[in-house]
Amino acid sequence: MSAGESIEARTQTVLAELKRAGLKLTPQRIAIVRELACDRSHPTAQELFERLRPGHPTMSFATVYNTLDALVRLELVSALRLNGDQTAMRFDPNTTAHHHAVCDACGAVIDIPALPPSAPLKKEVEEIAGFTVRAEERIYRGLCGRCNDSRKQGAQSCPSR
Amino acid sequence: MSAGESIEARTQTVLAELKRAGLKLTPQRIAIVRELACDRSHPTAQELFERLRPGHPTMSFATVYNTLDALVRLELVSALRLNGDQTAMRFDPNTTAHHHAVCDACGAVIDIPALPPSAPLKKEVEEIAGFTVRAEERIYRGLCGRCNDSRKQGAQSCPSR
DNA sequence: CTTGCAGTTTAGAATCATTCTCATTACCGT
DNA sequence: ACGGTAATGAGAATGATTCTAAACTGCAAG
Repeated sequence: MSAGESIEARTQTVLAELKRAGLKLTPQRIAIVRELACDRSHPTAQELFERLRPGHPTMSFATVYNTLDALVRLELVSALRLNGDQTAMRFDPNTTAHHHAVCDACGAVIDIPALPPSAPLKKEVEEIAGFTVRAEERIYRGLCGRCNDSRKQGAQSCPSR
Repeated sequence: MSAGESIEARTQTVLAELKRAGLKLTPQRIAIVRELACDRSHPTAQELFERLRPGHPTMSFATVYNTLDALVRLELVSALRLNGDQTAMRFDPNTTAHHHAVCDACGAVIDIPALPPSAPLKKEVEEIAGFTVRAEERIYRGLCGRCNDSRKQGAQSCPSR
């Protein structure tokens, strides 16, 4: 998704892609796509389900998972699973090449645009056992700006999450 | 674990650390430590349990998980969870700084020694929202040497995994 | 060498995330 | 509007992991 795109514009773009792929535009899918369209919080399926329930009391988990699977397969959404105790898959409407920074304190997940691939690094990996690198995933661990500030100022808890 | 250390030597080192941390050296723990000591295959708890069962018919999953948790907490073993459909935690006796390369074809997980931290990269991340980087995890995706070769030669399946 | 007890183990139940099943429903091309 | 086909919903099934409660056992102190 491009930076300044509105939720509605992005929703329509994604729905058009779904249709182009031969998938039916059901009310459930439309709601899921709209909910995730410009969400930068990397929600889990559970979280999306709970947000959608008020407006769609009969929606089932299966539908949420099915739709997210389709979106991931069509590369309209990306999926990531963090290490540690966060075992649930998270979904991200940002489909541009990027990595993730995870805050040790508040758990916030922040997108980090991928830098142009570093040729020396890639080469070094390839020299090990002849491995051919196709893609690279990175997770940076540390403290987000807010938690950094809170820590300096005293014992405030981090507001996000 | 240093490269040339024998299984028995590494086992004794780890057991000494466990004892030093106030944990009792039970036969189960000793078996688990020895099984994992020089294993470079990144096994899951399930896999370790199945390998240990013949020699310890009454060992339970809880014991395997408890022991692995203790080893991870003491930083004598590291844990990693891959993206994709491999949802189970994997355990790695290599406690030196390293990343992982995962073969798209056969699923093999290979350790890649971490390069000295790249200052420019770190800085670039830190400039985004004031994030302070403490650590970085990387997963390289691609084809391992064996699968690369198999692919060139014809339709052989990859022997490992 | 015994003893005691805190730390461990065990088997199975519980939990969490995810996938599956299959009967019912509804999109959408004609 | 109709019908075929795909999607949905409710709940069961699965897989990984954690919890529970009762029985057991390293090991330090006597």
